[in-house]
Formats: sequence, structure tokens, C-alpha cells
Amino acid sequence: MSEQKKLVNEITSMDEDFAKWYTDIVKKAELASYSGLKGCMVVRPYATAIWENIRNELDRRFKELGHENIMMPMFIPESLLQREKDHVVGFAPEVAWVTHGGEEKLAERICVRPTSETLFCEHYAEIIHSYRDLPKLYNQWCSVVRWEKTTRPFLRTTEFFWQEGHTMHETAQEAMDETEQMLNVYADFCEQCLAIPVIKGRKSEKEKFAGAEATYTIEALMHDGKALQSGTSHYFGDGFARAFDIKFTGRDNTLSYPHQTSWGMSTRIIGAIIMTHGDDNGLVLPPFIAPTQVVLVPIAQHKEGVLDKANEIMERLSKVCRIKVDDSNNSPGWKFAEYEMKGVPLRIEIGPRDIENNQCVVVRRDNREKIVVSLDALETEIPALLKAVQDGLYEKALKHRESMTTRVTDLDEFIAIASRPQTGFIKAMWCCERECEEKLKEIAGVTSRCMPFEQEQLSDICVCCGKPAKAMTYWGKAY
RNA sequence: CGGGGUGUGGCGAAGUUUGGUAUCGCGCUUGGUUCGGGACCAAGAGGCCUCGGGUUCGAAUCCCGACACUCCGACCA
Repeated sequence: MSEQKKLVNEITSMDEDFAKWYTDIVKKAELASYSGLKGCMVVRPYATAIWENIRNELDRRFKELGHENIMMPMFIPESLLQREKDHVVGFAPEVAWVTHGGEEKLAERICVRPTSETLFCEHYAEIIHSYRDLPKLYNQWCSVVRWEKTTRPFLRTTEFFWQEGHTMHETAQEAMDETEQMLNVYADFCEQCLAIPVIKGRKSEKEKFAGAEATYTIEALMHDGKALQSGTSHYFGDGFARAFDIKFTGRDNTLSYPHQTSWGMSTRIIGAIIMTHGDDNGLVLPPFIAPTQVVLVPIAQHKEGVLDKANEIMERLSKVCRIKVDDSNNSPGWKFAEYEMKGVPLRIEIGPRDIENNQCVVVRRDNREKIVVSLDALETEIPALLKAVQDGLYEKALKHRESMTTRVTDLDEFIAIASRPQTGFIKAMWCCERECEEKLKEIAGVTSRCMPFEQEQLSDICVCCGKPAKAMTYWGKAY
């Protein structure tokens, strides 16, 4: 790729300054712009359309598994937030508070939801009375607010959009199964629809959600060798149920506490798409979620018959893909660059010469390959090429992750790998003690990403302290 | 929250050291010629120089303060 000429010179190159490259794409591809309030961004129509595609597919998958959507209030009274001790301690530092209604000072402060566990619990306490009321499988699409100190578009913003699933179950086993099932939904979605390979695993005690018994995660590796948590699923046991006094009469006619889960994926995933697939010419979108999958650029469109042909092709192809014609007065070269920057997976060029030969030129965004396609074969060729792009992106991302994953058994080597400009994933054995986790953070600057479900025995001892190891763990620098 | 950087038409910048009529490129509007990798010509429109104080005959420029963005840390799903 590096030998390819850089055609879009408005975007800073990745190697030069990755952070600037990222914000350049966010701005130039018209994904987001800043609002007047710190950390709050305008999600522009293009990014909104991407999010809608993500959302529709996830929503479909959730419902297929029996989940129902619900809409909770955005405000939480302080007393309610404080019901679960670990939870409030975890979130208090980043909560936005409402103190006034109009001019009148409120008797009790109200928090803008940073997450909605407490609201769901309050509601569940009201509606769950019998084992016959279980399970409750609820989900909501909403935005939440966390007063972050450092913000970046999509990756960390004051307000962000997400979905949060909250479920209640009769038994611990059922809840654990749900936790795992939803993590798998996220992982499959990332790999199949977004072409982002992920590592599934469990978070350490230090990294787990405030109030959870166990937190599971899918971790993706970005182009710069940093990790991004891309989705998360928690098992709560009955901790919240006890704190919120949610009880039901069981099959044996005794009172029990239900077992709970929660799981979420946010607009942060758009950041993951940018940083997994993007290149120096801009965004590269996986066809599955691209708002426009094919852009048709007419060449010499003022000439007789060209626009008619273009519209005819669009008409035909709109039955098999999301396609649009750009018949604006910009030059073809301008259009090529523009849609590359916006990451449109395929471009069709059609001009007088093509029409004469009953063909068109199709160009892939991911590898710039130019393919001459007969106009008669478009309905089969275009979907096949879209699939090829989708698969190609996944393969490329997987190869990249593998090339940046290092197995380490020695502490000095660990530190050496961690201090490279692009750390990547480090796989190493760990005793699972917090002391070693903190030490590795201090001397190598990495955090534990997860203990993967797929374990390997690299050695018998912890890479840090030399005591017996309990789990092979992924380490890295994270967003 | 600590340390650095930046803030000038829609976007990107010059001008700030040494105070003196607001500049350039891109974009935008109108008309015309173009059209297979960011076209060209001509004529136009558009600026409380981030905001608030201060110094001065005079401030984009000097001083004080605020805010925002951004990078590096810390924190943080």
C-alpha cells in the first residue's frame, strides 16, 4: 500500500501522526463535528447512518433472542444511585448533576444517567414477584453522560449513544449463560458485520465493572497497536437484587433473589471501524454497514446518453445494494477522491467508451483494484465484489492483529515489547494478583486487556513475579 | 487534574517578536468552457481577528483573566 500514491492530501498520514490522522478522518469524512460544549459532539448524518445500520442489525439479533426494548428516564435521584455501594463509588467521579429545576433549588440532587442499572433495578423490584415473571430480557437504546476529563470523538465523549441490555433470571446459571450469549452476539457482530476480529475474554478484578461479579469483554486491536474494548457483558449475581430488594417467590414457594446481567455496545465502535480499516486516503467502511455501498460516477456526463445509462444502472442495482449516482458538477477526479475519503466500498465508473462496449469499470476501495465488468453481469458481480471487500477487510485486520501479537515469558522481553512505539497485544502468563497487574502498568505502561476464553499454556509461572501462573492474559495499551 | 500547543471570513493558514487601512490559498455565488484521478477563465459575496477586562491617540498584535480545541501524562469500561 505504501507504494500507492497518496491522492487525498488533506489527511495527515497515519505514520506521521496517528491521532491527527484520526481526527482528520472524523472531520473530512463528515462523521462528527464539535458542539459548543466540551466533550459533546454533533454526530453528523453520515455517522448517524452508520450507527443506524449497526443498531438495526444488533436490534434484530437481540429481538431474535427474545429481548424487548424499553425506555427508561434519563434522570436518577441521588439516593437511588447510592443503593449499591461499589456501583456508586465507581461512577461518582464522572457523574453530571442536576441541582435546579427552573430557578428552584432541588431538595435532592438528580444525576444524569451514566448507565441505568439502578433504574432497571428499581423497576424490576416493582414488577418481579414470581418465578413466572422471569426471565426479564430488556434492552434500551439511549445516550448516557459521563464527565470525562479527556475526550475524543467517538472514543470517549461526555455524552455517547449506546444500547444497554439488562436482564433478570431465575438462576445463576441462566444469568451466566445470558452473559456469555450476549458477549458472543457482540463478537459475531463485530467479526461478521464490521470485519473487526476480536478477542473474547474475562476482565481482571481491577478492570471489571463497578458492582459486577464478573465482566467479559471483546478486545480489538487498532492500527496503531493500541487495544480498544469494543463491547462488554457483565454478570451481576444477585448483588444488585439484594441492594434493591428485588425478590421473587420460587418454584419451591420460598423467597429468592434473581440473578442479573447487563451488556452494552456504544458509538465507540465507530471509532473502532475508523482505526481498524481506515488508511491514508480516509475511511474504509465494511460493506455491511456502509450507508452507500456503491457510488456511480458518470464520466463526461454532459454527453448524450451517459446520465441516462447511469440512472438505468442505479435503478437495476438498487435492488441488490445501496447505491447512489453522483451527477454533481464536480470533476470525476474530485468525486473519486471524495468517495474514497468517505470509505464507500465500491465505485463504478461509466463513460461513453464503456457504454459503447457494454461495460463499466468497478474499483474496490480496500485495494484499489480496477475490474472491467460487463453491464449484463452487474447484478451478480456487484454483490460478489461487496462480499469480497467485506472478507478482504476481515482477513487484513486479522493478519495485522496476528503480526502485532507477541507471546512473552520473560519480564525484560515484556518491557521491551511494551515500550515499542506500537505495542500490540502481549500474551503472557499471570498469577492474577493485583500487585503484578499494577507493577506491569508502572514499569511497562500496559494494562491487562482480558483473560481469553481460549487459553494457552506459555509457561507455568507469572511473567512478573515468578509465582505459579493462573491464566494466560492479553496485555496492551488501551484507548 | 498536571504539563505543552493552538484559537484570524465556511475550512486551512500568514500577520503578533518591533501596536498604525484585514491578507493569502481552498471553498461559496453568477456566467461560460470542461469532464477516465481533487479542471480552467471572468466577475462577485463573505471577517464582533474565541470571549471579557486593562494599557494606549490607536490593539489581531502588549498585559491580566476566562473559555474552547488539541497533544502527552494521570484518571476512566
